[in-house]
Amino acid sequence: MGRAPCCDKANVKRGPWSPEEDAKLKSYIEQHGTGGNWIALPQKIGLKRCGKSCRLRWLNYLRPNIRHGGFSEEEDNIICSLYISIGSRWSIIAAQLPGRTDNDIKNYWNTRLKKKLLGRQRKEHQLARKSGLVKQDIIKRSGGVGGNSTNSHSAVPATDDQNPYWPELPVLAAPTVLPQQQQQPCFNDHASLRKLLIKLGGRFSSDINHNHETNQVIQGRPTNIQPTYQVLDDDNNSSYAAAAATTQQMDEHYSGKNMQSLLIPRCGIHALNNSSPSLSNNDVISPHQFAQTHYIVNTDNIDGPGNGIMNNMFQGQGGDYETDQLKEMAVYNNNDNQQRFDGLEFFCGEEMMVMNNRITSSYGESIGWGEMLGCPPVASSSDDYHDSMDRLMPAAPGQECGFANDQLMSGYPGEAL
DNA sequence: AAACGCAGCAACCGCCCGTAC
DNA sequence: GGTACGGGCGGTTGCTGCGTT
Repeated sequence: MGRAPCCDKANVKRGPWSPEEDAKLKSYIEQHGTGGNWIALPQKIGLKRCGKSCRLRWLNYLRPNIRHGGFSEEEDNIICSLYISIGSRWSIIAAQLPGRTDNDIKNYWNTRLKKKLLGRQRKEHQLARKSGLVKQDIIKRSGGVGGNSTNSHSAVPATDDQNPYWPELPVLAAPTVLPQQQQQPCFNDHASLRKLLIKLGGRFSSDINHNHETNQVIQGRPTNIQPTYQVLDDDNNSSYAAAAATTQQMDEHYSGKNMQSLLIPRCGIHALNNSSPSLSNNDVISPHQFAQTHYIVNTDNIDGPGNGIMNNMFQGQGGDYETDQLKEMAVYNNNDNQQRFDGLEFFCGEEMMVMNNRITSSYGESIGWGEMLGCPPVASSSDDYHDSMDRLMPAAPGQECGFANDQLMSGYPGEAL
């Protein structure tokens, strides 16, 4: 049984809105609100429009403080970062950009930003190709780390003849990939674009491929890639650079401390401005604040200071993205533990499948960014959320949950405490 | 000047989810 | 518990304007 249509399509006007219609709708909503029923609204005000159309018009154009066009570089960065983190969740991305609508961002992404990034990737490839040739030569001369012929996961750069734009796409081993990943690389879908974004900066460079060829994978995490966190403890001014720290080390470091801070996995959130936030323990970070927060940066990892994974993010793309703007986040919660994640809950979001072989577990499972960087998967419920965090921060002996102690993790959005 | 192609964007479509009954 | 409904959202379409041939 199909659904009844929301309106009589034969009797509603479609297409562009006239100024008169706009005026009618705007003045009514400003005076009376929507009344909680968009479907009934057009009849009330004598508009021959579908309720959904009215809603869209209001949300995207008529409501106050809407901005159109003129996206700044910072906004670009935020959009890219969030796209990496959560994919095409435009409404959530829009929530981080005051005055922007999801539709606007979506259009902007599809028409401009995507192309901008593709061009950037092309540039990067040209550079990488040059340096790659040099490295290959060096490896050959030194005896190398063994050929890739035995490693079916290896990223084998194609030649420009085969794929002038995307020659670095890794060749995936059939048994380890999901069906959609077995398809030929195609960059007209979000998943592929996210992979591209990851590749643009978050990719594990050929350096890593060569230098860590023998890396072990322990408990589903590649050991060469440690989650790193910047954590503010209850002193509120001492940060712990957790470069290359294991989650266990983190637990040990903070065991017994009255943690006021909330760990947010580094999932590509970008600092918006350079002014330090003057957040106190009483502060609750809102989406708006979030978007304007200067996040503490720690781009170190096991490869050495400044050589972290995230350091690669957006790096080398003509210098448009400054590594010192890359983010490590410590978001304070307030004293009564009423953490608010308005619009932030997605950071426990969707796992990001990474094509690179470095991120394949010993079980043949692909490991997402979430796991690599300590970002738990989608939390569609409180239980999922805690499960996710448990995975991120495994429980220490005697602990019910390694991450979610009372101070830290009591705040699944909307969860009663 | 006309035809064509492309980019940008507003609006629509259809699915999913939450909720009221 | 099942169903209907409205809201929200992501994906897609189609119109318009501009640049190129």
